[in-house]
Amino acid sequence: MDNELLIYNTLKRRKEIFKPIHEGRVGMYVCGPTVYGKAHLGHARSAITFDTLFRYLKYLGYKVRYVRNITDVGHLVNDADDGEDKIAKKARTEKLEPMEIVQEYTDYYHRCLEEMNVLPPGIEPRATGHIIEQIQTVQKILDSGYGYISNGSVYFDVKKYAGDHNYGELSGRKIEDLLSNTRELDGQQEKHSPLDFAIWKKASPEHIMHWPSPWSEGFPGWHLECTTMSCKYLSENFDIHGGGMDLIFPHHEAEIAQSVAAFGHQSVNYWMHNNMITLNGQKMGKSLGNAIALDEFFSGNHSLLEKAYSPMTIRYFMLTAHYRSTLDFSNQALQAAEKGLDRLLKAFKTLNKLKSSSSSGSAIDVKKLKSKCFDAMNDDMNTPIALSHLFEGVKIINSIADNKETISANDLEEMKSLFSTFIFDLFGLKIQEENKTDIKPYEDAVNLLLQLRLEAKQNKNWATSDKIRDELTKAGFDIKDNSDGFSWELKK
RNA sequence: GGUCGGUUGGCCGAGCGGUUAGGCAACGGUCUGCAAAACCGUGUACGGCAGUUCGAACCUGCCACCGACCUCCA
Repeated sequence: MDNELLIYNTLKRRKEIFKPIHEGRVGMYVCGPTVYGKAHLGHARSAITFDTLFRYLKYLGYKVRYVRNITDVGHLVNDADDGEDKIAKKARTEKLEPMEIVQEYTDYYHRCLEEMNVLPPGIEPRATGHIIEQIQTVQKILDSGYGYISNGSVYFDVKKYAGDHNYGELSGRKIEDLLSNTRELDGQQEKHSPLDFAIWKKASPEHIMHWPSPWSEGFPGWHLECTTMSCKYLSENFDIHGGGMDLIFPHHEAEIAQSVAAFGHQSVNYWMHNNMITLNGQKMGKSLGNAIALDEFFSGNHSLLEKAYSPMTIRYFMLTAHYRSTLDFSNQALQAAEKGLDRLLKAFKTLNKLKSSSSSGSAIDVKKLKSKCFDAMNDDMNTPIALSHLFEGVKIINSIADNKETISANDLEEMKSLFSTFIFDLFGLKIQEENKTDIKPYEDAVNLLLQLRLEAKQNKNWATSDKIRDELTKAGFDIKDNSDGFSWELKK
C-alpha cells in the first residue's frame, strides 16, 4: 500500500483516494448535535471519529477548515406533534427561553467533548445565527424552480427534482420505492407530495421561535442550515461532509438536493458516515429512550453502568472499532477498553525510561511498524488495526524493559516519536494527571503508614505489615510493593 | 413491506482468497516473605447448507437470524 489516504465515500459506496479540491487544504463539515438534550455516547462517537480525521489530516500537513454546526432550531418533533419545534417544545415544558435550553445543552456538549480531548472545530455555526442566509438559500431554490410556496411555507419539490436529477443517489433509494412506502400523515395537505420537505415553515401562533421572511413569520426547514452554512464557510464546493449514518436519509439526501437546486451542482466530494453505538444490539438514541448521557459515564451514575468510565476510556473505546462498524456498548467491553488503554499508556511511560544499547542490534523494525500503523490509518482510518500494531510495539517495549531484548539509540528515538504521535497527536489520548497539591497532606499520611509497613517488613514483622496493607486496601487504596519500596494509588 | 448492512473464539473487535490481528477474560509461568501489580507464554473461531477454487472466515447461490434507514435522530 502506498501513502495515499483512502476514504470510504458513501456517495460512491467504495473507498476512494482522497484528493482535496485545493492542494494542501481541506474543507470539512460535520453535522453536530441538535441541542435539546444531553449529548450521549452516539454523539461522542461522531465527534471522536471526525476529531480523529481532523487530527490525521492536520498531521498529513493539510490546512483544515473544520466546521461543525450546532442545530438550535428547525428540527420538527414529528408530524403528530403538529410541527412543533424541538427546542421550542422543550422550552415550553421547562418554562425557559429557547435560547436558555440551547445554551445549557451546547455548554454541556462542549464540556463533555473537551473532557474527551476532542478538539474544537474552527467554526461552530448555529442555525439561528444564519437565518438571513437560509432565507437567501430558500429564495435560490425557489428561483431554480425546485421549491413552491404553500400557505406561507416553502417546500422542496422532490418529484420535480427527481425528474431532472438523481434523488436518492446518496442513500441508494429509488423515488418509486419511497413513494410507495410513504404513509399519509396528518398535516401534510400543504405538500404536493409526501416526499416534499419544508425549507421554510410558517410558524403557528403558539410557536415561540420564528423570524420574518418574504413568505411568512416562520423558521427554516430541517435540512437547510447545513446546506447554507457549509456554503457560507466552505464555499459551494468542499471536500468532506461527515455525520452519523442515521443522517444519510433524509437529511444528507436533502442537502444534496438543496445544493443542486440552489447552486446548480453538488457541494460535497466525500461523504463520510460513522456507524451507530448499540446497546443490547439496538441503536442507542434519545428517541428510543436507551441513551446514556456522557456525564453519566464519567460519574458512573446510571443503572446500566457498573462503574464510572473516564472520558479517555470512552475515547479509547471508540478507537477499538472501525468507525463504519456498529459498536456495542457493554460494561465488559468498556472495562476491557479501560485496561487496554492503561496498558498502552503504561508502555509509553516505560518506553521513555528505556535505555538504548550501542553494541547489540534492535529487537524491533521500527520503520516497518511505523509504516504498518500509517497504512492502517490510510486505509479509511482503520484505528483498530493501527492500535493492534501499536500493541505489537508494547510487547517489544516490555521485553526491552525486562532486559530480554535490546534497542538501538536511533530506533528508540523513532519508537518514542511513533508512540507519541499516535497516542497523543492522532488518537487524542492523554494521561490523566492527578492534582498533587490538593492531596498532599493525606498523601503524606499514606506514605507515612507505608513507611512504617516497610520497616515492619524489614523486621520480618509480617503481621503488622500485612495489617497495614489490608486496612489500606479496605480503605480504597491499591498497594504495590516493588524494588524501590512501595507505591500506591487510589483504586479505580 | 422496500432498501442497505451485519452474523468471527468466553466477551469486544479486525481481517475480505493462502501467512499470529489486537485488547479483555481464562490457563500456565517469572517475580514476591505472602500478596497485589507487572511481565512472559498458551489455547479455543469464523450462522447453516451447497457451489467455485489447488486452497474460502474472505467469492457465488439458497436458507436462518439480527440491525439500520424508510419519521426527529450522531
